[in-house]
Amino acid sequence: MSNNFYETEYETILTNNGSSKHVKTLKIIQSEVQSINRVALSVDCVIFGFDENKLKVLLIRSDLKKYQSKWSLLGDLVNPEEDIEEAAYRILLDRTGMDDLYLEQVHAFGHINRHPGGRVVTIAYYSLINVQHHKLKKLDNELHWHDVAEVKDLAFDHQEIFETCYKRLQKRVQEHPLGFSLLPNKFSLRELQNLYEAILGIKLDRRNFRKKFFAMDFLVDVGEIETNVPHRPGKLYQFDYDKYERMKKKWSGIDF
Amino acid sequence: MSNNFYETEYETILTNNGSSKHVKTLKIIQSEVQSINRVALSVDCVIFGFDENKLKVLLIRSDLKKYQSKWSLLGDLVNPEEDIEEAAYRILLDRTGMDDLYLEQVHAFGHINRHPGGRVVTIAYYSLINVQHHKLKKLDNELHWHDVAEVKDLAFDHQEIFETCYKRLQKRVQEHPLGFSLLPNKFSLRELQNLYEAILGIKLDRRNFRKKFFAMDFLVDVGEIETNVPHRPGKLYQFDYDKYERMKKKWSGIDF
DNA sequence: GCAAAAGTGTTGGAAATACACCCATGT
DNA sequence: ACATGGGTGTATTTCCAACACTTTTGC
Repeated sequence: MSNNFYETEYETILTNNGSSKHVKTLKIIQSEVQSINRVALSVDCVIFGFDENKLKVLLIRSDLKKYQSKWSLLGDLVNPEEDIEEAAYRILLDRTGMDDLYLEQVHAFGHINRHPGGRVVTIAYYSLINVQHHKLKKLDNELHWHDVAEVKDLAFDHQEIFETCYKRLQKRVQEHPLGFSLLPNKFSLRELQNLYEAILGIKLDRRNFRKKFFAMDFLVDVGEIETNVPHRPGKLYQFDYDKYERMKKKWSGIDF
Repeated sequence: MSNNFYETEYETILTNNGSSKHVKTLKIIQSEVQSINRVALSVDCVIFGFDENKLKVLLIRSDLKKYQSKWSLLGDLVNPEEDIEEAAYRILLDRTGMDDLYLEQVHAFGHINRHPGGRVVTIAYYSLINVQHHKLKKLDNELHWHDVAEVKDLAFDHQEIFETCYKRLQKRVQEHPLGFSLLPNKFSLRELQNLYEAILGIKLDRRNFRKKFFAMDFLVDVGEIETNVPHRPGKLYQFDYDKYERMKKKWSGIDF
């Protein structure tokens, strides 16, 4: 076994002056890398949104006959001259038209037979998009939002990928204020709480929820209230990202 | 743009009875997957150990001339017929002789020029090994333990990979009782505390540390004490994995 | 006026922190 | 005897969970 794909081989070559010497060159790794050991690489994006008090995910029909009755994630092959992350943003842009989002790599999935076309390793990313800010204009392959609670039986191993990303979202949203990118710029506390309840799948105490967010002190009262609600309107807030960046706490503490 | 690598093309073929029909077959994706869009895929392992009250990491010399003066992580190409995780365990076994370890995928790294031999995407894993249980027998490529505090200027992008894995370890060790796999089977509380202090890079209050771990109630007093210490010997404990599995708490709570 | 959700405080318990003294062993 | 780290308890504070009534608006 060699390290970093370099075969420990020496070639004996003759130099101009007639003597011989041993050479190790990069050619060897290049041929190693470029020949047998290669696989197709793709990116799949799990794009979450929030609408009508439900957490949603964007799915699309596969062009693959084998999976034509199933939904699949938004994916594409990574070009040989393209960073993985670049590919993820490209796919997101192609599918949704958005380009200013949080995008996080989650996991690589590489079971041998996960794709019927041959060995394809895929890197999963998730993203959150604001449904209000992005009425879908491209509807190729029946692109549309699905309730996460009803996502099942996806094509390929996409069910597993989706679930891994969903769990990651649930965890991250408790550690970082990601949720705000799913909401309109100005939102009520009720909307915020609905969002957390939808993502985490639990009910929260309204007073404690407010207390917690006000104590964090990242919400700015914009001096406006909801309109067209059939009850007392709530105040609207914005999230103060700058303040968050300055104040965010370091995570510490042993707690199994 | 098509989804899942299927080119929407039809072939018109003649059937036996003379009529023609349109066919979509898997051949198209197979050729797509098997031709241009392929990259080499590797796994790199960041293997942590604990010895002399220091957190250590296993490094090796690269066989690559370009990096012969630098240290690198333990990596190898993934075989086309091999799961990624399988490859990670294979590398771990080849390099360390151990096969019963915690191994966690961390991140895929895929910058275009990260490897001089061409496009190589690598999946990073980390692992924890018990230095007491594994005196290194294979010392190929100068394999040995380095203090994590002194790891710098690794080959390729391995510095970045190492740091990502180290941060992941710091985080995970606060959420899960990983640390125990770095310690001897029987250990004193002082060793346990030293381990946590080494991984997290902080000092902890001894009384509160003890209180916390005893309160968790996963430590079993094995009725033995340390020997050959130049002071009052401490009691030795084992970690009760079964009880942990039964009791482990679900993580919840919003806390930016 | 009534339905519906907004807004608001207190209390009790649990957990985290800070902190100081005596004990057992090897030398 | 002394040096070294083992072992222990308490008081204080902070955080979290539970819980109910009044207010504002649309209809």
